[in-house]
Amino acid sequence: MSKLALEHFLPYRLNRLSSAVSQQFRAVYGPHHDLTVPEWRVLATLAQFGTMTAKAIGKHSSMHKTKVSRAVRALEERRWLVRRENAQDRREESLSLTAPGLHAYREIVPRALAFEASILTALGPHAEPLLEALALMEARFPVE
Amino acid sequence: MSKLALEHFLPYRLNRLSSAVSQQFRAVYGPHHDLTVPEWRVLATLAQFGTMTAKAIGKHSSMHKTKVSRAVRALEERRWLVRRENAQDRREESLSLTAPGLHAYREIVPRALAFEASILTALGPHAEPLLEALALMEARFPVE
DNA sequence: AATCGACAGTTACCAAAGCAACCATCTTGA
DNA sequence: TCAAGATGGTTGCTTTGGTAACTGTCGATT
Repeated sequence: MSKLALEHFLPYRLNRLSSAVSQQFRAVYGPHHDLTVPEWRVLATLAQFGTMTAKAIGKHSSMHKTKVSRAVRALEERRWLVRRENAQDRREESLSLTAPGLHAYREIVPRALAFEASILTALGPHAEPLLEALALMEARFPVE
Repeated sequence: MSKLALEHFLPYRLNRLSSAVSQQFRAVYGPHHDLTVPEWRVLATLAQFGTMTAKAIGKHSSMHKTKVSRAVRALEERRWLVRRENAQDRREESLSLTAPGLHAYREIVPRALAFEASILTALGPHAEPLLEALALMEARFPVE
């Protein structure tokens, strides 16, 4: 009879690790402790690309449109983001960060990068192979 | 100004990969397509160790006691698991799989192992380094 | 043996996420 | 030009997960 040890089972380990890392990462938000992961993703995507639509944000950050919609609203209520109707196509709206939104982003980014760097340096020589393996697995499991 | 590209950001990538893998893994349950991840973990843990308590299951599978409680009830309603009151300590109950539970487990395991193997062989020479890096990160992010 | 704190497990309540239905607008083609 | 389908985005419903409060039992101290 074939044997399966849960603690060595890859899907389980990935899942566990991913939640532990996300959990720890919340501390990185610092003063903005009540930010959610979807909100962080929208913030990061808009900071990265400037003005864009909700659809594009969802595509880039692998989030379902309802998740994006709710995160956008939350950031809007925080005044970190504004919507502007697109005159060419009034179904979509152009989203962009406000000054306070960009400010918060600039506060978070160095801490986020430091967090990531602390993991990678702890991995030492294993870091590079890990990243390569990640890339391979990402290719194998594309966003559905 | 420091730059952060979400698609290269480690916590994001781990999160994304973990859900994609879990997503695909659901196909492995085969005929038991409506099994949830917590239920699968309870099943696998009980098959691995035989009779044990809910507390012990939670510890081994990194699940909160409420999650375990609900998964146990679901498996019980499926008749895959029975509870037996522990006479020595009536606070806890001894849980164990029934014959149908074990049968389902034996159906799933080979498929689960094949799924894992398909990932690892696709990684080729990157598999071993990945597993090492995973172990390092698990040590760095222990179960809280 | 009575009480108090610890502990196993359940339940109630609330936040988060997915699905599907929906609204408004655009595009296509007869 | 207008009907039909596609598209961007929102909302409602349901499922899932976590927190905290609760129940029942145990162990220890008195």
